Amino acid sequence: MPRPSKPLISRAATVTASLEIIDSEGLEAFGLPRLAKHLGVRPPSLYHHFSDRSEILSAVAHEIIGATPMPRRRPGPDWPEYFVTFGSNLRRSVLRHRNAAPILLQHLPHDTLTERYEEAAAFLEASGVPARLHIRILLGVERLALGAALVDAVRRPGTGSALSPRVDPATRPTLARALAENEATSGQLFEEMLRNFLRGTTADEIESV
Amino acid sequence: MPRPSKPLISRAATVTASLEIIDSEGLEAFGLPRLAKHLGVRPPSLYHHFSDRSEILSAVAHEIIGATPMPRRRPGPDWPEYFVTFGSNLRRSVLRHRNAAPILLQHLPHDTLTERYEEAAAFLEASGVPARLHIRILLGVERLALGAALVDAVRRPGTGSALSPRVDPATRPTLARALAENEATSGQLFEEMLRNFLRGTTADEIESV
DNA sequence: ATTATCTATAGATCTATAGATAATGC
DNA sequence: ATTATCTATAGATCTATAGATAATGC
Repeated sequence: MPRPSKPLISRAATVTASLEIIDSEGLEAFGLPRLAKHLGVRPPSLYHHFSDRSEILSAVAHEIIGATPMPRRRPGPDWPEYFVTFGSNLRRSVLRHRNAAPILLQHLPHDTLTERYEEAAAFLEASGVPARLHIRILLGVERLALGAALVDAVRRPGTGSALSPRVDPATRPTLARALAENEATSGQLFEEMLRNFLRGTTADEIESV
Repeated sequence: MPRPSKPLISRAATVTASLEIIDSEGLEAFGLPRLAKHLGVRPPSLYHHFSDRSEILSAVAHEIIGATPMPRRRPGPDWPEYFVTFGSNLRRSVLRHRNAAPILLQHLPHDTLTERYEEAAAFLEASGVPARLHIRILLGVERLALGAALVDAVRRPGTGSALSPRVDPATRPTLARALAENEATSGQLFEEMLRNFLRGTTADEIESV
């Protein structure tokens, strides 16, 4: 059937199918033949919608980051909570597709992130946070969120606990003790880390202003 | 020449050669045939030293992280500087081989990291930092360092400046202003971010103790 | 005329194994 | 006997292009 009445392929369906493969079978399983099969078409047909393989991967990365909701919150003195929410949302978006983490690194969608940072910067301004802190806050939250997400993504299992791959108390006694001391899940730790970072970043100003 | 007098291949030489290829030609260029050529041998000979391709990549990841020096510093009240150094060293190790970032994600050498965390945890204990903060500090520094390194690794060029891929002042006015406000290099920002994180993490304790 | 699929296929490439061979070291 | 290379090769696999074909929409 050379041209179907209704198109069989769309960009959105291709991205969804790619993520389904990567989520359930791993990044190694991804390839054009595999993807085409999942869509019920032949591999060359994909080239009608994407110029090459890497364009598909970029669209996938774009989709993962683009699914991050922005916080709905009014500017004001409790502005740090906006960033706790933002960071957590970003982290969660990445972790939702943990097998895709390396793709995200190679095709980090700067435009999508930049769009969000513009909104966040405007929020900071409206909250009266000093301009010299803006970049520090934006980049700090980004790095904590992506760092936490990528590291968590890679420590495979869905254990809520913080450092997953069993630490041997015989050879790492101090670290094992530190882990035993901790009761928070890695999500809770992450929020706390964000709050602490924000508190430390504004510590000088708050006293001096 | 079926067996040479002196072995042509060693694990260390293989890892070095791999990094040379990845650093200068990119991750895509890496492969067993390419690697073998660089070492002056035939591809199958590599299987005498590694069980498969993925074992080579693990060794590469191990080498990158393993090259991170631990701070030489005595425990004491200025213990946060130990972690500023540690974080910076870790970040620098990763950035030294930025093209290898995706490998690092897929083959993160937990053992090598764990070894270092054990030492750092002992340092915290010796400095009298409360045990419940240990995991928060270790994981926070790890995530900031890896997050910063991976994100920087991916924002290609060696510009010292913070957010590289040109932000358009027309469409992102607030963000552009925030960037203009900033004079620090991403290395400097990173150290500051670490200090602020550590300050925020200990803020409660310092008053209460 | 354009669009969205298909078939066929070039061509590259890669991972891994089997089995031969000669140097080494006990 | 063991070690470290080689040659030869199976076999899979993948990306991308060329050209045919039929449905669509102007």
